[in-house]
Amino acid sequence: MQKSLRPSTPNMARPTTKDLARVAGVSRATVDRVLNGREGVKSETVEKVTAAIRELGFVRNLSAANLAKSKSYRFIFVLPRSGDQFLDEILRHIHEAGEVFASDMIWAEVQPIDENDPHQIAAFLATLSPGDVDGVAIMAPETPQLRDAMTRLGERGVCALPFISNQALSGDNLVGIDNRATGKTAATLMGRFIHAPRGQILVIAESMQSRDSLERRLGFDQVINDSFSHLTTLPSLETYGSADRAERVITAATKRNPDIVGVYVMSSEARIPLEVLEKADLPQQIVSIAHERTPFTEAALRNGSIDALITQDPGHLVRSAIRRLRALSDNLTTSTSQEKIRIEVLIATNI
Amino acid sequence: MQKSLRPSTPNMARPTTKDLARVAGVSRATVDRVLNGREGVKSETVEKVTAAIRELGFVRNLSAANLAKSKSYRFIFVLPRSGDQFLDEILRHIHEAGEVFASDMIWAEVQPIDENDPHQIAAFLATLSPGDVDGVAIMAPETPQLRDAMTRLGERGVCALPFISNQALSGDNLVGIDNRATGKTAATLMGRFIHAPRGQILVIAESMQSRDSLERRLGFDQVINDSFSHLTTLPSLETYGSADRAERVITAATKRNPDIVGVYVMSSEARIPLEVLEKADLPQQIVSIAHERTPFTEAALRNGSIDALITQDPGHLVRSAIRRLRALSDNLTTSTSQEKIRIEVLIATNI
DNA sequence: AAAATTTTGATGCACGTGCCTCAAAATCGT
DNA sequence: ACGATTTTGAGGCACGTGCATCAAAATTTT
Repeated sequence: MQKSLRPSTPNMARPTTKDLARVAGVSRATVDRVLNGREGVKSETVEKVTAAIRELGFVRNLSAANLAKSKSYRFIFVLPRSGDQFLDEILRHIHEAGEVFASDMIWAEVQPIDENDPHQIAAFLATLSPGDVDGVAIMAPETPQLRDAMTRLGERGVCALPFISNQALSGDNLVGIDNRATGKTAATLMGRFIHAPRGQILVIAESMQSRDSLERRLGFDQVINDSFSHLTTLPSLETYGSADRAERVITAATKRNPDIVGVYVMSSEARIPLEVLEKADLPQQIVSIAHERTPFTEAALRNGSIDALITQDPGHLVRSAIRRLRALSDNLTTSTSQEKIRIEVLIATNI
Repeated sequence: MQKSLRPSTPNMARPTTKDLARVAGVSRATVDRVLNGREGVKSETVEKVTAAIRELGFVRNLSAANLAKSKSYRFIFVLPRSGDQFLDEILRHIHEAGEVFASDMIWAEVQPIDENDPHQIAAFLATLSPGDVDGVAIMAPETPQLRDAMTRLGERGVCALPFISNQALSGDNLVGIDNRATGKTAATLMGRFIHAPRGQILVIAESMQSRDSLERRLGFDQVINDSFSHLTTLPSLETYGSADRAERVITAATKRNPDIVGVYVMSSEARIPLEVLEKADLPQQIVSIAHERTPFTEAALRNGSIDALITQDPGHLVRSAIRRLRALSDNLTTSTSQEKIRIEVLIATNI
């Protein structure tokens, strides 16, 4: 006969610093000194306390600690001004998250900056001190100035996190997708979606200055060359966010290359290039892949003018950044880094 | 000249219940009565307090509240015993998350159950009371008994969340992916990856009893029929988790249908069917799509025996469930429901 | 051994909210 | 206007931790 299932031990009280003091045979004051790394404690005593911590499985009660310190987290998202639809979504989610996290004493604000003025960004970061701000998420191209400013921020005790864009230095810290893998995914889908025996692929970016674009392009080319050698990729076209320029370079490219069978729009704002392509009379069978979910790309996916969309979820990005900043702020270096942002592949049938 | 950028107001103190009392012109006791919905307060007074709440933008400090109540959250994951690789991952992440969330006074435990014994599950759920447990995440097939047990749990004040599997009743509450959309995605990829002018697709499931499989199949067929009419789908083969049975039904099906160009393995444990298929001598060009990332499927993706993998991230699932349970537990019905679990598409180039 | 120094203990307040009690005040019914 | 009832106020303790102060004890230096 089977043993009946029961929930295990009823709510066993969690050990407190008081328990630690008792078990370690020291006073609460000493426990406090050890826990908060204050000096003036014999290493022998420190060992007694840490032993007690291990024995009891003590974990500091963050609620109580934050309450005692009347700590509240203040995070700033440093974002470009340019109002593309993807950024609008990010903004919306920051404000939304601000409300949700309010009861956890977390404030999230936005600081718009001119993303192409590294000096301005660095100047802004220089004004921040631990008293004002606990963490910053920065979406801006990586420049020496910015890198320095971020390092100095960290030294002053304000944690900084690269957000969505660029920033190779921070490596694992980036809140955003792996752009190399993103490019590879785009290429694989492109290669497998195209049934033509051979042809050329148009690649359009806002600017190849940004590391994102470079890495996507790198991954994209690698897969196309390795696995789909019947296809060739054309040099990247840069729009610089201008509709006029987009029209010029794209129509020129389509005229020059009659065998285009695929288009890859790498920039997060796909509207301009796609509208231009719409006007150019390309063969219907062309496969097109773009990035980020916006009202425009969603509609394009529905009506078939985009075949696949590779996206990162804006809400997830924002919440993840906030949680990461909080963890950094608390020195919880632990596995919170697990929170990897994943690429989503959207096609007409699963939007 | 541009105005220099500065962080806005320095840390303004958040309003407390004391401030509320002052502004509303009542005592802290009355504020407390209103905030916690205790009765015996004139509606006129309630209005005064809520007005003050709005005016000050008061948000209850959850840390302080939980501390005062010495509240800690205890969540139980009710999971099938069967040790497939996907479940192992889930287990691992639950234990990991348990450590990460410990400082937030959140405990996560696992209760293994026999997923095919609804009576046992219901009996277990019946033993749970709000004193013991704050929330339960349940991964089990939907049955009338289970549905009733969950409803009764909710009435007793323990929140219950369907996890990964089944449970249509709860609708939006499910922590897991949309299986209909999943099937559609699989079909779209299958249809576009297959270059053959026509052919048949083998569909393999563990059991078509489960709602997951049914919904995936539904979505899959819909897209194949609508958009890829040159392909036909074969009736679902059921393995019931048995290698022997899998071998029998699959080899029979492959003999009967010489024109197989694709295989869709719907079950979360893809190893058995794929090993069987390996032995059957099918044409190389066959496109195969499976689910969930496990050591086996990952290797298969790498060596090319799987072309695409549709997955849900186990760590994300677990953390999301915990956060949702906490929100439910706190009656924060707000937009935390935003936390949708997204489908990931894995291909050899982005694992 | 005395003095100087380091290490520890005892104690108390603070954080913001929940929850309790008891009395005072306001409102109601007759 | 009286008692009965409802509504409100005042006050205080608790939760677990951070932080401060001051004295006592232990250890080192002279």
